[in-house]
Amino acid sequence: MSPRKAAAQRDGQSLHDLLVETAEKMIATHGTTGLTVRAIARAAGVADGVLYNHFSDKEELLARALLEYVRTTEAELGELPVAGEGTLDGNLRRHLEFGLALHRVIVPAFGGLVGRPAVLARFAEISERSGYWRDRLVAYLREERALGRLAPESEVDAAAAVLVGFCHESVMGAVFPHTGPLDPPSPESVVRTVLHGIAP
Amino acid sequence: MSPRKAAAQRDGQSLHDLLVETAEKMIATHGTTGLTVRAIARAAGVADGVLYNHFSDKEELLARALLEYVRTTEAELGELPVAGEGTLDGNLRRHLEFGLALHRVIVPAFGGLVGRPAVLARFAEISERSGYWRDRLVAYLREERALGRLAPESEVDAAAAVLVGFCHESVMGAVFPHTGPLDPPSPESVVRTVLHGIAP
Amino acid sequence: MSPRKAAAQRDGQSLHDLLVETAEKMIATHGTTGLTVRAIARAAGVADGVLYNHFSDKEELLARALLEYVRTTEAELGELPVAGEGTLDGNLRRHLEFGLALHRVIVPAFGGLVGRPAVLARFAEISERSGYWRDRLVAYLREERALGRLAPESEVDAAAAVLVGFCHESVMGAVFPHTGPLDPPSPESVVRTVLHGIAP
Amino acid sequence: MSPRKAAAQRDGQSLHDLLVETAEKMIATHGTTGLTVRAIARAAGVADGVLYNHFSDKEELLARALLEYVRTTEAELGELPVAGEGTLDGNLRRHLEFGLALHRVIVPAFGGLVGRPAVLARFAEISERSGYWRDRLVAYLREERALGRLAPESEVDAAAAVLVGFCHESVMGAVFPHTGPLDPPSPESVVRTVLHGIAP
DNA sequence: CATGAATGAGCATTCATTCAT
DNA sequence: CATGAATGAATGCTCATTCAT
Repeated sequence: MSPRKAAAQRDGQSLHDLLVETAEKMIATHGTTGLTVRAIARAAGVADGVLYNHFSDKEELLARALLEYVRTTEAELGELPVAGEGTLDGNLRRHLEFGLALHRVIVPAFGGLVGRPAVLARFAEISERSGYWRDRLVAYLREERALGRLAPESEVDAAAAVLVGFCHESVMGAVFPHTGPLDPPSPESVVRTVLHGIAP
Repeated sequence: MSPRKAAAQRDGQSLHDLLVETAEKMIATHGTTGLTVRAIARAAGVADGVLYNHFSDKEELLARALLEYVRTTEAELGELPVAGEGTLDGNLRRHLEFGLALHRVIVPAFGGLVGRPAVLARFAEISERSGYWRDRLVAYLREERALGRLAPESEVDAAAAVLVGFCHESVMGAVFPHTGPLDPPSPESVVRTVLHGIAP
Repeated sequence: MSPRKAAAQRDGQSLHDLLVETAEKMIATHGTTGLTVRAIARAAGVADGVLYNHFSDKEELLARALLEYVRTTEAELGELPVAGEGTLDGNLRRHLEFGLALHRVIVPAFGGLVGRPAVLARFAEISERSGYWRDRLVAYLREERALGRLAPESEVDAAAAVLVGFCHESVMGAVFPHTGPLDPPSPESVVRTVLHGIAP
Repeated sequence: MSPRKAAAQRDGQSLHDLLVETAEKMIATHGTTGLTVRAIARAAGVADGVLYNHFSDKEELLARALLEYVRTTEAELGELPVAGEGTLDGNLRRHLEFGLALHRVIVPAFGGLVGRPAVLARFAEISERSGYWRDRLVAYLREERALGRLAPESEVDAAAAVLVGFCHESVMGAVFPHTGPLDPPSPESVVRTVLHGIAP
């Protein structure tokens, strides 16, 4: 009854961006599971069909929203330490805090996509892996080792994998409640373990 | 039109078990995502409705299939090392191999349930957490420490969390291809890192 | 696993009668709507299939149960007045009380069968209309008229229809709550109206 | 595979109204018993899912169709007499004819809802009890009594209950064939009975 | 470009009935 | 006779996608 409504732009924002933002918020609060295009359109206050004027399908919108979500999240997470500055211990703790916060939002958001490779593939297409935290952690460790603040024979990839895994794992407890440890270790103890090992 | 057949037993196996096994196999190959009761019934070669003669609903069947899947998988994974025997290094590698293999099957199977707490709740109900690998790893580390083969001040919970996380994380690469490390570390390097740390 | 269980007879009662009685009770408490053969069998503590050894189908069982229900109900309702004895007013009140009580149980029981002629047809087949209250009311009125206790020109069929209708209607309020009168009239006022009319 | 067609308007009629009308007709001919959403959609010549673009669920459609059905029916029933005009006898006959015609359509339509309170509740929500015939009959009788055309002591609620009951009862014969009187009384005789009573 | 009604395959679940044991 | 597992058509409902306006 009223095509071409003046709502084309809302606050100077394209419908494209409005939809991405709306989907982003919905993903943030409820994950991708059970998220319908109708619900997104309704939440954005637009018609069901608009989506298909700006995205090829639901998957593309979701992929864009996910990407934006990760970016927004990372941007809010603050700075990562610089190699050579501060204490090793403090820096690793900072990295760990960063990673934990990051995974806390990412895991629920991406969890619903296991077994639905389509959105993931789209996500991979449009995202560039450059800035991902893991790579920054590895780079950081590598620099510290170059500076002599880590053992020259230390295997930074393994250390990073172990720290990233810990973040992932810590957060899984929220998703699969009964699988987590009864008594989750503190980030401090994890840093100590990674720094000094458990061998006598 | 033909509700008989009374194939109550197929090869001496109850329909209950046939359905669980069928679902188990389907979960093993395609995960729980998009798994429909019709598909299970079809794959089992039985009528749609049988399911409800043996399970209260889809969720219960899925929970049972998942439980059976975990059990079957664990059973095939072989023995875990005994504290005090063999080398620490070898034992940890064995644990890591066990954990990796376990997560390799568990992660895709459970992944589809993120955001769908119903099946997980059912699973938690019927499963006992007793035998889960994490607990056995912690117990193992505790014993080794008691035997003096680990540093008395070593924090076994942190070490375990870090190792479990690594397994989880390693496997996520298969689920979210683009998030993993380009160059995944070897289990050996992980064990070395956890044993000796990266500090100089 | 255990065919031919000794439960064939329970307290000397045939399974036929056990099923009828069970269905009767269930109809009494919840009506025929949503009444399943499984539920009946379960409540009777017998196998699903027994029903078909004693009745051609669900409809026949329901018809028998309904018949038994009406009979049981009527039997519990006490005596109806004899023409010529007592007062006219009291006798009509008694009839009305009888009718109200009868419809109170019959209406919910039969209500669910509207639009399902099958059971009703079965019911009609096996029931004999002889004893139904309406006929006894008509007979009573006819006798009173013959005795001169009613006006010779009074139309007993109309009077009976009006009284039966009132019973029916009174009870419908329980079934369709919002259609009934806000302020239902007393049986006494109904008797007075039918006896003396409303004309000046 | 062919989700278009965009027959938004069929003969200038919205799908909402088309569905209500279709359901209304189906209720008129076969009652609500066994009425499925698929059957309605098929009869309306539309897809299964349309219903849910216009109604929250089956119950709402049914409630609306029922309401429309009652309205249509009442509208076709003509005028009710005005107190003080014409003869009492004629006016009551007119009321009775109105009531009989009304119940003739209403009883089969609503009968299938006994024991299924959901649709009734929805119906009650959207309908206003104001215009229901019973209330108009009571009002009419009250006015006639005020005008002195009925006995000052006459109990109009009882008279109305008895007349409404008769209508209900007359029509039940169509629904439960074997319960009605073999020889149903004429409306005239009912009016005579209510006006003059059966006492000598 | 935006609209939103229409599509229809697909989903989980129910239940009267059968029949080998 | 009794058993109860198996049947499968049917039900109400969802939702990504299309396209005439």
